[in-house]
Amino acid sequence: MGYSQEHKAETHAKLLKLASETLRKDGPDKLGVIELMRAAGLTHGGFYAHFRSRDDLVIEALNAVFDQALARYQRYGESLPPRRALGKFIDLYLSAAHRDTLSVCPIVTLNSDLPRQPLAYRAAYRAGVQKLVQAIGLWIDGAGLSDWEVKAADLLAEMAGVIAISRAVPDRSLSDDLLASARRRIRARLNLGSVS
Amino acid sequence: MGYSQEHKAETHAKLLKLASETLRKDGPDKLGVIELMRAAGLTHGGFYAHFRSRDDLVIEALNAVFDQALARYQRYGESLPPRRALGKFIDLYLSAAHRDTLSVCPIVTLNSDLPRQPLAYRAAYRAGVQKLVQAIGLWIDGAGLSDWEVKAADLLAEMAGVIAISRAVPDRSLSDDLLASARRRIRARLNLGSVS
DNA sequence: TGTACATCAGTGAACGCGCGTTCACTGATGTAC
DNA sequence: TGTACATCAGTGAACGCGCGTTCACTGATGTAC
Repeated sequence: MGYSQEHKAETHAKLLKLASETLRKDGPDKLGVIELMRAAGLTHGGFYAHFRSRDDLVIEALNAVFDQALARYQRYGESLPPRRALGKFIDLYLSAAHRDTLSVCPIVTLNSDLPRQPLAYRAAYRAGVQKLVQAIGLWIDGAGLSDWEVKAADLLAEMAGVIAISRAVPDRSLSDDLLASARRRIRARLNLGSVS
Repeated sequence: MGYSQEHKAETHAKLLKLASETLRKDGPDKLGVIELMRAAGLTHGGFYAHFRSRDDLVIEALNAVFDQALARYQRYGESLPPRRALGKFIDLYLSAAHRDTLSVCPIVTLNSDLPRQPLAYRAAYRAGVQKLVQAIGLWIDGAGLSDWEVKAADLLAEMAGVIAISRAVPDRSLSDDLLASARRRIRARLNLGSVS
C-alpha cells in the first residue's frame, strides 16, 4: 500500500476538521468538495477515497460539530458541581465574546438553515440538538431542579435566540444590555444566584 | 409603450411577492432569478427590466418580508389595549401552528443565514429586526413596563429561539411542553396574567 | 379619425463560471516469494 | 537480502448541470402629426 492505514485515517480526520469549521462558519450550502480539498492541500478527485459523496461529508461534519460543542460545554463544567457548572455555562454562552465570535454554538449557526435541508441532514441536526439537551439536562437535574428536559431545551432555546438577536441588533449598547439582562433573568429562574 | 406603467408595477409587485415567499421558505441562497421568473410565468431575461441584479432583488425581498411580518403582528393587536395585544402576540407566536408552519417569522427563518451574507443583505436584515423591536416595544411601553427596547429585543430573541428549538426537538410532546412553558414564563415576566 | 413612429416589457439563445462527480492514471510502499 | 507484484491514496482532465447576466429581437400599445 502506497499509504498506510494511519495515513488515511489522519487525512480523513483532517478533512473532517476542516469541514466542520466551514460548516460552523459558512453553513451547509457553502461546504464544498473542491474548496475543502484545496484547504487540505489535496486535489478534488481524492475526495472520494474518503467520503462516498458530499452528502456523507455534510452529515459527518454535522455530527462532528455537535460533538465538538458538547465536548467544549462539558469542559466548562469540569470538576464543578452542577449548579456552578450551569452558571458558568450560562455566563460563557451569553458573553460578548460568544456574540462576537461567529461559529461557536451549532444551534446558533445552523438553526434557520437546517429545516430547509434534506431529511438526512435534519436527522443529524436533531440528534445533535438532543445530545446537547441531554448534557445540559444532567446539570439541571443535578442542581435539584424538576423537569430537566424541558428546562434544558428552554435554556438552549433562549440563549441561542439571545445570541442571534444580539448579533442582529444595530445598537451595540442595546446588544450588551440584552446579554446582561438575559444572564440575570436565566440565573434567577434557575436559582443560581447572581455570581458564579 | 407596449405595456402601461401600471402593468409594470403589477409585475414588479408580483415578482416581489413570489420572491419574499421563497426567501421566507428557502432562504436567500435559494432565491434564484430563473426560478422566480418561471414562477411568475415569464422568462428569465425579463428579470432585468424589474431589478438591476439578483442582489437588488434579495434586498427588496428582505425588506418586504419584514414589512409583511410587521403588518401581520400589528393586525394581531388591532383595536386591543397594549397588554392584551402583547398577550395575544405571544400566544400566537408560541403556538403549535407557528411551529408547524415554516416561514412565518423572518427572524426564525433567517437568523442563522444572514450573518454569513453580504453586508448589504445584513443591513436590510438589521433594519428589519429593528422595526420589529420597535413595534413590539410600543406595546411593552404602552403596558407601562420600563426598558421597552431591551424587553422587546429579549422577547423576540426568546420566542424565536423557542420556535427554532421546538422544531428541532425530536419528541413531539417535549416540543409542546416547551411552547407551553415559554408562554407561561414570558406572560408571567411581563405581568400579563395567564389568559388573554 | 387615420397613419407612422417610438417605446420598452418581455423573449430566448448564448456567455462564463463553479459545482459535484467520474475515471484512467501514477507512484510510493507493503507483501510474497 | 533482493526482486516482482499488488494495492490504493491521491492526481487532474473531463463531464453535465444550473446559475446570473447579456443582448439582439419582437410586438403590443401610447404618442405625434
